[in-house]
Amino acid sequence: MPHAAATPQLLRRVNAQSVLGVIRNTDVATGTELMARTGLTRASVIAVCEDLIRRGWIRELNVRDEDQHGSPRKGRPARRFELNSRAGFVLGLDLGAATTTAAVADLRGTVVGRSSERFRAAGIPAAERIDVVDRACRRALADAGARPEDVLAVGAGLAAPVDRDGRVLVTQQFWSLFDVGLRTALQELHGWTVLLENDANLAALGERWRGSGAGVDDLVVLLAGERLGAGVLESGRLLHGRHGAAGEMGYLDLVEGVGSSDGIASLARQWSAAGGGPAAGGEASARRVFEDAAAGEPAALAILDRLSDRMARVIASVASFINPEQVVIGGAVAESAGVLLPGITALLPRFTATPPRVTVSPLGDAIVTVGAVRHALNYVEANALELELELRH
Amino acid sequence: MPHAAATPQLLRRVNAQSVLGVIRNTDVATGTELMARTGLTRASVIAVCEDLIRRGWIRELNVRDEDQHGSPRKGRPARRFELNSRAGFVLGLDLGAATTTAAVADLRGTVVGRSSERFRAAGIPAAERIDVVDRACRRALADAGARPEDVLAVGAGLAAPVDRDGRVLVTQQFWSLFDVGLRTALQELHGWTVLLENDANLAALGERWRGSGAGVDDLVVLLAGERLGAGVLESGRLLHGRHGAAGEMGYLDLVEGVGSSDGIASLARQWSAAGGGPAAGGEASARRVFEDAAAGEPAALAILDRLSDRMARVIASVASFINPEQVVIGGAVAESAGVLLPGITALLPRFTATPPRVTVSPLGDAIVTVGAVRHALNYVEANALELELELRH
DNA sequence: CAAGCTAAATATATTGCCTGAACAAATTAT
DNA sequence: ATAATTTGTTCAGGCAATATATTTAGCTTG
Repeated sequence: MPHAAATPQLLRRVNAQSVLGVIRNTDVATGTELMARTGLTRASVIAVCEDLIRRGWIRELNVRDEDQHGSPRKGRPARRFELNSRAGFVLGLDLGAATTTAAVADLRGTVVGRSSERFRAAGIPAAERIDVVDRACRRALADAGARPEDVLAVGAGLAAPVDRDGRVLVTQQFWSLFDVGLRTALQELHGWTVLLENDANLAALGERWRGSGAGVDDLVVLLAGERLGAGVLESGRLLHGRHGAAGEMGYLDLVEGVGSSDGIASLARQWSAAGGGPAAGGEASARRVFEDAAAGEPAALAILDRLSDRMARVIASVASFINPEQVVIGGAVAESAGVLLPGITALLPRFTATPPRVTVSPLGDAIVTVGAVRHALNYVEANALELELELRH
Repeated sequence: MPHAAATPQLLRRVNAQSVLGVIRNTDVATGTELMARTGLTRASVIAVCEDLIRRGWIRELNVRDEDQHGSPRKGRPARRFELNSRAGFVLGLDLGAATTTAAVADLRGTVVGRSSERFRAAGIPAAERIDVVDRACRRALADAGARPEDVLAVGAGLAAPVDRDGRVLVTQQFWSLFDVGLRTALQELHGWTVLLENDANLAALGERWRGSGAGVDDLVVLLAGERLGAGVLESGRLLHGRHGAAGEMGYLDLVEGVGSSDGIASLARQWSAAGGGPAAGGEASARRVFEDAAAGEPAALAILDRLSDRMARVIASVASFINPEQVVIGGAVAESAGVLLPGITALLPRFTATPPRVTVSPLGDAIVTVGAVRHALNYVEANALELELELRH
């Protein structure tokens, strides 16, 4: 529990991390800038940079490329360092029940390749399932022009509790297959380190990184499509709970005016079907409900009102206990859910003393893969100096 | 955001923290033990110890005191170091609406002095209120035989949201007075650093330290007397939320079978009064209800059943979303609440898929002061090398 | 009781890393 | 061209930790 002891050699590692962190957050950094941002001396900064160049993490720009730099500063031109963003890649996976989506991103997090693969059927054997995931990864890598050896880490999201150590409870018969099975398979096939996480948790990471929750440290993301699930960031850290089930919303069964953890799309379908449906008697798609409401259809509008009331109660219950600064509605349904925001926002103060800002995610159904990329990058950044890069040049 | 850079001199500080941490958790530590626990060389360990002795944090035992040591080991006798637990003290305050309780503890956390002071009336002016708190502190110190100068930090709990920085929202008219007013007063009078926290949060710290949640990293403590409030430890860290309102239970208004955040004592009173009361028609005290139930009184037993059902729902709602390993019922009512445990435990699986262990706190109404002491000690331990000790020898 | 054994403390040399200052280099301004 | 300016490079110095050898303190034993 007490602080770990440290040796002089450890300083270099800490300082290298520090410099690398600054360079990562900067487009191009000069030695002088690095001195200012890290507090180190020039000599130390340069020594660290040389080291990072040797290891392949950063790159020195040609002195002569400063033409477009705009500011013709005087004095000796600075050496300029930038992240070698192609030194490696990460994979972000969204392991759905029916589909796997893989995204390849470089070290800056720019997505450079994608691929989606559907499972043939629901009950296919584990080996086939793993094979489909592997194919999605390979195709995404091919799309990015990257080799499997270039993958430094794989983040993967699934719709089940995942504990802090990235393990899926064995009681989750279906999903635990993805844990041991998939992890070891990808490890053995490609040598990849696979980091599992709950999909809503990854959505929260993604939303804070590239979504409407940019920079918000106390953020809740509700994956709200079929089944409600929450990813909770408190003080910038993901909540897991003892067995990774933090953010599960089974308690909604007990909440008045809610009664289940059904999501927006699911409810829209149920309710439009129950009401006889606007056009046919069949089960209208969730999207159709929102379209009809936009067209002024009264039955659809009534459903939106019910959805707003329900979501307000859901958000209020979370906001009351967690007190986030912001709650984001995410998932494929997020875009449609925008119309619910005024209603939700208006109702919130009725249900909680601490109403948060409520937004919808701009990330669409990429929210989990974006978060998975972030999760993998977090790992890579934390372990940069332990990871060996496969340099191709 | 990136790691801060470090210089060689900083190593000494880190290693001193490390050694001090080990000594704190050990009764008496020898150089060899410290080497094993910290990974440092003997020379380094000894150098750090000399430094810590000079600063007053630790003390070397006389070589000749090893008589009772039991194991007459061979070889050169080891130098033995122990925490100088009387090098300073901390104060733990429970700032109630009607009463202030102060506890004085040494650096090991052993409580060596206590005092309680009641406020003359509810609406007394701020200055008088602060004066009463100050008197409680002085008397507790006198009780401990400690001087105000020896106080290294003051932890203080109050029944309002307190954010991560120990600030009370100004919208809390009553309690915000304790923030600026009390903090600056104690700072100016005695030079004390006052660390405010929510009382339920401190209860959680206290319970994990000295209660039934010893060592549990995912722990929820419910202060359950008059009004329910939760302190949540997730992965060993307290949850605060954006404005410190994490753990507030206003959402219970919306939970079926609960409907309010009234606590056990409050409900026992309400329900026994409504039922005509077992003996008189008046408002029976909460304690009386539990006594009557123990005597087999049917009306009282019915009330306990209702309480069990209600608490099961409350605990289930928290357990569902936070997934703690354990939930502790704390506060003055905890002892009585023991009889509710079987009922609660039996009902839990009906309301949540992830039922936690449920216990009652053994700390009684000292739970907040114990937590406040722990909170203050956390600060002292984190800042040990920055704090100057007032050495009296 | 002296010699021997053992575990721990101390002393000394060495290494790693950062700093600071002096010096060199590469530009722009005069 | 020369000065001014900014940055890069080199090297001695300091600090902290390690490694190794030596000394010390108590116990054991012949």
